[in-house]
Amino acid sequence: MSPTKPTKKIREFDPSTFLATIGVGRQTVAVSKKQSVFSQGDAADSVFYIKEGKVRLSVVSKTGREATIGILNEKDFFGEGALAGQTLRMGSADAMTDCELLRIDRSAMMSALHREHSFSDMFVAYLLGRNIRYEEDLVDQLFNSSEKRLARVLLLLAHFGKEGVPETVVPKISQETLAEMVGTTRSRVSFFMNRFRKLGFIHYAGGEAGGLQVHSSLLNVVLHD
Amino acid sequence: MSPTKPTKKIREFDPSTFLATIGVGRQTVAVSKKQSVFSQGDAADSVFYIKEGKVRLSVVSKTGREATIGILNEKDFFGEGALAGQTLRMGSADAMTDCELLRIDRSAMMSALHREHSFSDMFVAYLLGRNIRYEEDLVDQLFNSSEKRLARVLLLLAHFGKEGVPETVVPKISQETLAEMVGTTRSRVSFFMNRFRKLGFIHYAGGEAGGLQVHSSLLNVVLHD
DNA sequence: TCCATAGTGTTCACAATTGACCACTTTAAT
DNA sequence: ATTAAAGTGGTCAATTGTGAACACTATGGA
Repeated sequence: MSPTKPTKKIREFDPSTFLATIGVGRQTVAVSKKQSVFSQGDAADSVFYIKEGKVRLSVVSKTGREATIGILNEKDFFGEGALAGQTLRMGSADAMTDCELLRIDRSAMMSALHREHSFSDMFVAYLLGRNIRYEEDLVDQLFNSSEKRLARVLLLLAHFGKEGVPETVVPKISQETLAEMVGTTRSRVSFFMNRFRKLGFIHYAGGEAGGLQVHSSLLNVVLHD
Repeated sequence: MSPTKPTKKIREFDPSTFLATIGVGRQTVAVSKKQSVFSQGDAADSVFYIKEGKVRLSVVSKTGREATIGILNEKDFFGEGALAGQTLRMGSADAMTDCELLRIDRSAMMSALHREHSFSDMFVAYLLGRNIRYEEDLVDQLFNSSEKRLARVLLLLAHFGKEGVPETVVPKISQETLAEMVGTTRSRVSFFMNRFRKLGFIHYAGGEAGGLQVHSSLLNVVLHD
């Protein structure tokens, strides 16, 4: 999978302040739900910053299998590969909700990082945070069975701040997507979801807006053996 | 695994230049082969930079299983979690060869990043590169079977610059370590290694210095189905 | 040199995972 | 409101992976 935890405390201040100082080479883009921001193989010449909304990053393998690498939220950057010499997008980015994005040209980003000390500091902090998340995802993938990994992404998707309080998971995530995030098959997800439900760890909320309630403390049991 | 590719072209210039400008709070440390640099759970108050040698990063799970997260070389940084607010080491670092490291206090690193524009630029580039590698490792883990993952780490360990030329793998890496990197069991590694050998993809070089020759172009076949 | 230790090759029973398929239920669009 | 498309729950055979065991081979020290 590899989920990506909701925004953390690492960045205390709003990067928008600094992004505002980027004059040329930046533009606000509105992308509506389910639309694509960029696709694997596209030319990579800019970085994106999420002002609002959720974006899903995925990769398609040579054999056509798809994997969700992460789900990003407000204040996250993506497509940063472009800054590191990548000329093509190595994955796709799709809007999971209506989004307001900031598209920043590579050169504009580079010079902003140069000019603005604090922006650069912030970006370093951001990248460090991302590194840590990737590392965690990797470790999760190496150590845990698919059942545990599923439990983990469900917990990450639910905000799980408050202990013991049932939280609602993001609007309607399909088992297919969950399977891609966990790195397993949909039938397996279906199987585990039902197990979790029977055990009372999760609860299918009425089909309208929400979707799924996660009983954090209960589901946590799955994680810790 | 997740191996870590030999240093790439991303950083064209030597960070040592900048590191030299860090006065206080930095010290050179010599660590001999198989010695520990830090262990999981230690207090994290510094970053390391590898002037010379190879370092293995690993994590131990709650159930005692060990995984190798990466193998780092000259010019790599590690322990950067300390810069992102981590107070404890989330993994262990061990010297695979005799190493010469630079140990930099968190505060010294922070202020150096502040002061030295170009150092900060370089560090951003470094982190971006690392992100990409993690992402690749994750995708690899998500998509490929253990046989392919093994083939991949062997290719990464061999320098595989020149096409078709048999390359020598790092000095004597044990199947146990390979298993940890690939995220499987040693018996499985043994099995695949023999298969690769029978197929002529790898060759056990005389036991002295080297260890293993990898025929890149041949082994590549495994990767591409 | 001789032995303890680390590393290897192999096997085996058992558990987990895949991929494919089918019937059924929502959801979204016309 | 009706249909097409998307999502779910479930089964099942075949594959892949696990963990533990055992004999055997290097290696590096006393």
